[in-house]
Amino acid sequence: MFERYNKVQRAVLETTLHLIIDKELQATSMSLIAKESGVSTGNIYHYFSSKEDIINELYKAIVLFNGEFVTKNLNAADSVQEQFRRAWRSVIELGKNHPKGFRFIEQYSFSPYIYEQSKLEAYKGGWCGPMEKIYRQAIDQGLFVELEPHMMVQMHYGSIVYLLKSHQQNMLELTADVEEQALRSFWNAVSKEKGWNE
Amino acid sequence: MFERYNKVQRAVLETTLHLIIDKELQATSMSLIAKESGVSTGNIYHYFSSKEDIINELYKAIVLFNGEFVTKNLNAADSVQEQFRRAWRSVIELGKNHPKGFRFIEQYSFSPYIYEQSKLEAYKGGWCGPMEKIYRQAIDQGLFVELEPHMMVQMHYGSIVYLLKSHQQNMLELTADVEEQALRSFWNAVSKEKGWNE
DNA sequence: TCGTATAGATCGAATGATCGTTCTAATCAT
DNA sequence: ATGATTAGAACGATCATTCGATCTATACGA
Repeated sequence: MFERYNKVQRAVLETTLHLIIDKELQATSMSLIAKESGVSTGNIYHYFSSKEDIINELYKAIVLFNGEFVTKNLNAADSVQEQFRRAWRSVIELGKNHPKGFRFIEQYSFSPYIYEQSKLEAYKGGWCGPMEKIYRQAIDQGLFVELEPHMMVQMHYGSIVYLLKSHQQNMLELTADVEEQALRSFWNAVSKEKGWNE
Repeated sequence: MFERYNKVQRAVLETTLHLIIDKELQATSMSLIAKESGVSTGNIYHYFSSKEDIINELYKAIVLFNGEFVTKNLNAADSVQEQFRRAWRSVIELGKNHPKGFRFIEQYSFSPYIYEQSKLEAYKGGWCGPMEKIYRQAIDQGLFVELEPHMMVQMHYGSIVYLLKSHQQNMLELTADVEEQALRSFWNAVSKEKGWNE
């Protein structure tokens, strides 16, 4: 997830991610990051200019990772429905297999702690743009009702976020079956003619 | 929102809510709460045992308020679809008219800062239970597909949360029209026969 | 009615811990 | 030997919390 960083930076970023998700930001002190990562505080400041900088670097790295994770499975030659399925399945897989990064983004994408510039960079590398394009295609092909792609993506992403939250809290088992039913319901929610055409 | 508290407690809770939403928890110090609320730190500790206690009291008060806000418009005599509409419209109205309380709950309902006991009390006074009952009825009447009511409620609530987030960030204007389209899509997502029967 | 006793409410300075950050000295690679 | 890298002690600021003093208001005895 942090391939483009050196060993020290990677240790700091990984440790920070774990601590923030497990203990919240306020309980994640620099001294704790130093102790857990095995990098002294002085050295942390050699590689990062501040605590804010660490968080923002973390944010950008995870968004990039997530964006690649979701888009790498997409193939423009596939049908819209196939792309729709692949894309959302990747998002769900991301939430299941990389829960800390997923929760971090979910938690900080609206936070003032993240610089606007980080969010801007994030949008370019993230998966929202490609996802909206799929919805745009579906509308153009008469498959979806004419709503704002951005709105539909946000709605469906919100559904997934809350399904994953329930899953992580053991309120709901997110089996392949449940996943399939969820995706089907997303499609039906905005399809012009009801039915998952398969 | 804090009618059942005395003047001092109310000032502290209101101030804390505003500060936490505007500046995040870590930037919300006791001294700042004291200054902004006009209550001295010593006196705050006369009414609250700790900072955690304030947050937890805030959590319980807001969940209670939200629960009453949503359920007060429900009428068991109405059709399931009418109840479905009224309930979700109330949730959206809540998010629009009481955004700070709404965001606070959204932010802290999965946080370790909130005691499990607070969450338990919250569930009893919240609107999730009644909402799930509406879905259960819809299933029993053959209107909805047979999915877990909890799952469906979480999905639709997640959609609303993200619509409201977009709305609050001016990425999307949440007009009455858009609201109606969203509710319609929720219904269609899980309805057995497609169509908003009206 | 008046003076005093009592209990709670309120205050803000003081406390010790911890915060993010800096600095200096030691270590390493070349 | 020199410049980059690392370590951890030290710094001032700020944190949540405590504490003794003061204020307020009601109750009581005469």
